Amino acid sequence: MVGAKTEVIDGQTPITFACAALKKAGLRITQPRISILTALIERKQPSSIEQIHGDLAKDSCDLVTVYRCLAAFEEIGLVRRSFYHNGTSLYTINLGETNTGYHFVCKETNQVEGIDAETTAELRRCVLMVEETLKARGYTDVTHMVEFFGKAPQATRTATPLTAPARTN
Amino acid sequence: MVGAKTEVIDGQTPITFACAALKKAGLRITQPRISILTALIERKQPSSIEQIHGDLAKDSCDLVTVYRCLAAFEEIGLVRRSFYHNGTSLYTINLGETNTGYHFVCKETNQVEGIDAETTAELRRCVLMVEETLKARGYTDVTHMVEFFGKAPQATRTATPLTAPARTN
DNA sequence: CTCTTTGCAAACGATTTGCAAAAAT
DNA sequence: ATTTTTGCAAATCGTTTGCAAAGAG
Repeated sequence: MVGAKTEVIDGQTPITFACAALKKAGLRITQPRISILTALIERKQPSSIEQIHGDLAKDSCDLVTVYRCLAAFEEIGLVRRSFYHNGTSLYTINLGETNTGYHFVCKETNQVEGIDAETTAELRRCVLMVEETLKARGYTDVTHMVEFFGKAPQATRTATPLTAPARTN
Repeated sequence: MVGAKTEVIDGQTPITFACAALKKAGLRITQPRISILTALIERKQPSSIEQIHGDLAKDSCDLVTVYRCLAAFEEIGLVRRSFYHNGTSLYTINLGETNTGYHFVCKETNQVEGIDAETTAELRRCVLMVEETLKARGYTDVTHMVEFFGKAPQATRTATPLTAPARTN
């Protein structure tokens, strides 16, 4: 589940796909945006603003720009923002794949890892069942969020740990 | 799942139980703390700092004190803090019951409601299975968090809606 | 050439901290 | 009497906004 640089969607590379999404939404393709999207694509894991900014070549773009771009990307659905149990909000690029699946968040490194579909297949089924039950009771627009957290084995920790918990306390 | 004022734990009322926890932890029992705990107990649902402070008799205690007390309570395990998908962090009192169960968060009112155990029984089972799988792979201290969100039917919305999303964007 | 995006500085809101006064033991 | 807790004011942190300059189409 890491470093998926060469995948293509409809015969396009991820960055081409993303740029097309910008264009389609009437947003301009700028150097900072390309860098941000590239960082997001290369990381492939949910990433914090701070982290994305840290990945960018020094002074290649202001932190404020990262905030603004991610907000814009989120608005057009190019990225998804999710809040994790540790209070951080992380962004994931949306390259149009079916679904993002469930994640594991390491308490120590704050890194997020996908959990393979096979392991979570039945879980997904159950969750959908609950959603159906809720809908039947009059709840609408029902979605869900499942998150596992704890300590990841050293082996799965990457070389680039997240800077730190966004939230101190 | 609302207003459980008269439950007792080991023959104690919730507030007595909570005060005992304070004493045991070497924390002093003060008027602000009693008020905060009472607010938490009466609400019974995960509540925001702002909300708890709002429930307190006017000027009965400073907002800063609410922050400090909740941090202290969390540290001794008297309350649990959880982050919800909308970015708010809410506190729930821990009266020693088995488990808190799963919740539904209303996007519009930000209210949190418990989902009955029967509906989520199988889900809980699946989640535990995933946890076991992760442990078998070397992950430790594994826990999880499941959250459903959407719009609650008008009927289940209470008279005291949460103030507002803590997080603007 | 026009409209969008960027950078910088300043504003902001939520949360935290320092410190002396007040309260608990 | 000693130690913790409180309130207030001020500091801090992440995030947002205003505005003029730079860049994209």
